[in-house]
Amino acid sequence: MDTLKSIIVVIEDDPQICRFLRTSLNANGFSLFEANTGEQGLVEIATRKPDLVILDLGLPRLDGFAVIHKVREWSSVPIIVLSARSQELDKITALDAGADDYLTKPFSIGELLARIRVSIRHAAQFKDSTETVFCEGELRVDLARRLVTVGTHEVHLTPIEYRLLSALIRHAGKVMTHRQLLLNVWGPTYVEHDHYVRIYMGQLRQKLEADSTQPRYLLTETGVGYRLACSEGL
Amino acid sequence: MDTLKSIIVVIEDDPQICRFLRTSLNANGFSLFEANTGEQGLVEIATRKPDLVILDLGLPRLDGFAVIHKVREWSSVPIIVLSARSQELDKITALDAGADDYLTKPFSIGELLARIRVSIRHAAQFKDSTETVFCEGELRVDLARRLVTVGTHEVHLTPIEYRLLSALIRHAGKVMTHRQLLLNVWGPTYVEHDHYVRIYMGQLRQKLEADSTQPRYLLTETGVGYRLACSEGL
DNA sequence: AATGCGTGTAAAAAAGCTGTAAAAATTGTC
DNA sequence: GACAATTTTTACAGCTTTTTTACACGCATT
Repeated sequence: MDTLKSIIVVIEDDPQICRFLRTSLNANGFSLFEANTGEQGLVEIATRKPDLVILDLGLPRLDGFAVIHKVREWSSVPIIVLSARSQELDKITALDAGADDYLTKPFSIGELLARIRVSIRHAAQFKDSTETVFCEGELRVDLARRLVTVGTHEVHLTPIEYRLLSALIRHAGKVMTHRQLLLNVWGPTYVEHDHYVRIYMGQLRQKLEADSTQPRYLLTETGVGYRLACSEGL
Repeated sequence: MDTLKSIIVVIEDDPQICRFLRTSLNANGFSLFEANTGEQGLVEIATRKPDLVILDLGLPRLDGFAVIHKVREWSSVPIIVLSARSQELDKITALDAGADDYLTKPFSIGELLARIRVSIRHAAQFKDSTETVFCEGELRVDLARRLVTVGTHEVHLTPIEYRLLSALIRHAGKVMTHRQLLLNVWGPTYVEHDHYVRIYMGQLRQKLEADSTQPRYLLTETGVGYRLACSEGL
């Protein structure tokens, strides 16, 4: 996913600005998904798992501040706010609610692109803060290349399997609750579906463990969640 | 914990803005260190290890862009750029060089503070979680990883066993009454079931103590409750 | 010595959680 | 529009944990 284009969700109701962003950002190698309302925006963020969100503060119905709060309940995706309002209070409120940057219309596309790069740089730093390659026993996961190997054998993972494994690696050694995993992998509307985690954990074990009935990497913490074994830092 | 003040290095040659920042930021609980040139700024950053840097782009001698590049060779401390220049190219150059934000003078102090909070929030996310390991004799509990070891041996605890031990650790050295423990572990509807505490305390002793009939860690305070031994000074 | 109280063990029954398989629905691709 | 891959739904067997139940111990008081 890192070698591919960065994915951006744009939440904006003004069709003119939408068109402007679409052409500018596509020309600069981003994949865009658009939403015209706050609700739709939340759905897009949950399903597309974007690398960045561009949010207009002046939305009908569910307003921009509410969107920021909702997203921050489960995701740390960078959010850049666009607004016609240049009042100090709007800026402060949005930034303190969890937005990462705030641009006042009219803005220049060059500056927007530069600020997008800053935000994505931040997120990347957080991602591979540990390292881009996770190793534990025979298991090796190259997060930059999206490559998983057991011993010398390369293993193919489906998108969800890979996201699940990534989430565990980001918290290697720590227990992740079912809820945390569901939020991270499936999004906030799935927090009830504990079964999914079990099913996919089983599939990961089939693919990664020598003996899936006696796992060495993907450990169950009954009643709590799962943990990826991590010999470092004991 | 955020009990300590955040440290900010300000690199700025205009004495008027210096004074303005000094009063505003001190009033908001930051420790300030000032530098009037780029070289001096680099020294301050290296020695003070600040949580944030505020940098004026229009410096004499070593200019702002050069400072950003130099700092980014070895540090990822957040840098907020101030500038009288509002040209798009300056912004883009500074941001792409590694700055985290860019404000054009004149700026409002409220917005600056909000953007400082954003940057420090980012940096905090990057830092690893706090020291959360309880140690006493052979017993070791890593609260962040939910990992319990006795000597070299890892011990598996059920959810309730772990919650009980956590509650005792949070009050290490002090007596906790049956009532307190029941409230903490089982919730307010279970306050009558004194028995549960005894049963689970017994199970914890079986798992953690060398001789469960003569406990070293999980001590009974007859008629009152239980206490976790704690040799460290309070 | 017997009683009552607080305490510690053990082992059942009940409740809840986990792992697997496989069918049905969905998605993406040509 | 058909095909392959993947995700979601469904069902069930097996296991772990919690709760319930029963009983033994020590110790101070009667």
